[in-house]
Amino acid sequence: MNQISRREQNRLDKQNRLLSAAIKVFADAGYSGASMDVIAAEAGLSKPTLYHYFPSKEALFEAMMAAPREQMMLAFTPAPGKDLVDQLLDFAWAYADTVMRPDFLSLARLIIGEAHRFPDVGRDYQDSGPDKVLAGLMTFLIAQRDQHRLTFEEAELAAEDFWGLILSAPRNRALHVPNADISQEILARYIHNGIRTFLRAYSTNPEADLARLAKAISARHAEK
Amino acid sequence: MNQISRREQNRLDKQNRLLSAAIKVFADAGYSGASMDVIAAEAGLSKPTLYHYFPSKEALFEAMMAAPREQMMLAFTPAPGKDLVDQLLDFAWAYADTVMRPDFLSLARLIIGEAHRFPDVGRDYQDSGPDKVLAGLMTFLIAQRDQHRLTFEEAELAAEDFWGLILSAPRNRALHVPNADISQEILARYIHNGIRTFLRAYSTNPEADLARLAKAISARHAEK
DNA sequence: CACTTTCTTTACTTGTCAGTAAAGTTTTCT
DNA sequence: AGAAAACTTTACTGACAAGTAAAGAAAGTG
Repeated sequence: MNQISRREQNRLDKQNRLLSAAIKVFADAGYSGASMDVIAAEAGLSKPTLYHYFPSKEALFEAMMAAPREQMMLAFTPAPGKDLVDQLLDFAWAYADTVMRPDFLSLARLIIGEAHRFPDVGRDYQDSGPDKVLAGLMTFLIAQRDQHRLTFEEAELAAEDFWGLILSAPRNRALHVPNADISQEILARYIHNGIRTFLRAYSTNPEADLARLAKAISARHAEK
Repeated sequence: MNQISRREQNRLDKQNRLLSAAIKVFADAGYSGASMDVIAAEAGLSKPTLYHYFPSKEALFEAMMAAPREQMMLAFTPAPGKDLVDQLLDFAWAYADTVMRPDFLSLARLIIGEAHRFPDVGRDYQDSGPDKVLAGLMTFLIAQRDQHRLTFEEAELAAEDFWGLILSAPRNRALHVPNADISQEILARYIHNGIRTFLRAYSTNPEADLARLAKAISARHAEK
């Protein structure tokens, strides 16, 4: 007597299992290398059942790519009342912890590798991933500019600079070399350096902010 | 009566044709999606001939990836006697023109997409591509620091910053969205902004260098 | 020019994979 | 409970792909 009938319940459950299996197998073997039999088996179902839920391999692939998009890159909401420097640190670590996760990197490799054959998937990812983060970052930076804490002409470029400074180096490396797990220490080195460079170029009061950053870094270091 | 016999000549010619065909087909279809028949046909040969030159699909793939590595990322040699700002511009454009070329991007997508299954290929690319460029950039930046034109503590981080500032944004976008050809204007916007930010953070005389940059930019603009 | 060696092809073998037909099972509704 | 609907499975088809055997063509050599 549920709102959701037992049928519907099973349906959703199996669909989720299929999508999870798909993400795993596709990420592991690539689109062409993945087999529908293997995906079905991974989900504990048979191939015709899979075809009952998704009409083709392509459809499954696209459905699988649509699913995680929603949740994977939530807009960052800066904690109010905190200092600029602390917020930049929070922001950097929030995205570093998402973007550098092995499963996230696998998915990124898959999207990039298949971008030729699935241009929609690549574009949708760009729209709902990087571009969404960028938009959030921009509004944050503009707010800081309004408070005369930062100075720049084009918010978009400032946001791109921030992203490029903190994460492009370790992420590109991780995309090329899958096994090299980037430790938190190495990541911290890039992030701290990136924020330092960003503040030097964009802060209205670099000396104070750099001192603030140094203090925040040693505080974080101590609490570990 | 050549040094190179006609046999050897044919051999090399066919090998090159096979490697070119392989690069084309693999980049287009991915490793699993590419077929040895298609590669052979693309080279104007038959499949057993292909197998005469390369023992397996894997071997062909790895040989194909080894070939372009050598030439694709030549170390940048800064023109002597030029100003720091001009050299940074030269450097940025030299790599932008390489890295953003459609065929180069296709290759990068392939490498990233197959990094899971071919970790050696990914690592070798990182070593002989990005890391080699980074090393060249580092020696250049250190030379500039010795002349008191730049200031930084760790050359590696400064070099990563430069790279991240000028090319990470357009390149990541291009990796995700293959068809969106990034125009020279858009590229110039990123590069000029990246160098501006870099100079603000690293120059010993930012005002002068930024003025120099503005002049160099309008000069380039005029000659077009 | 004949003969040997190397290279190249046509014609297979074996295995795998996307997708489906038809039969069997579970759930829902009366 | 029993009929009807929705779901799932076993068992298959046709196509294509990696790799090979054996015959055929092209070079180099005496």
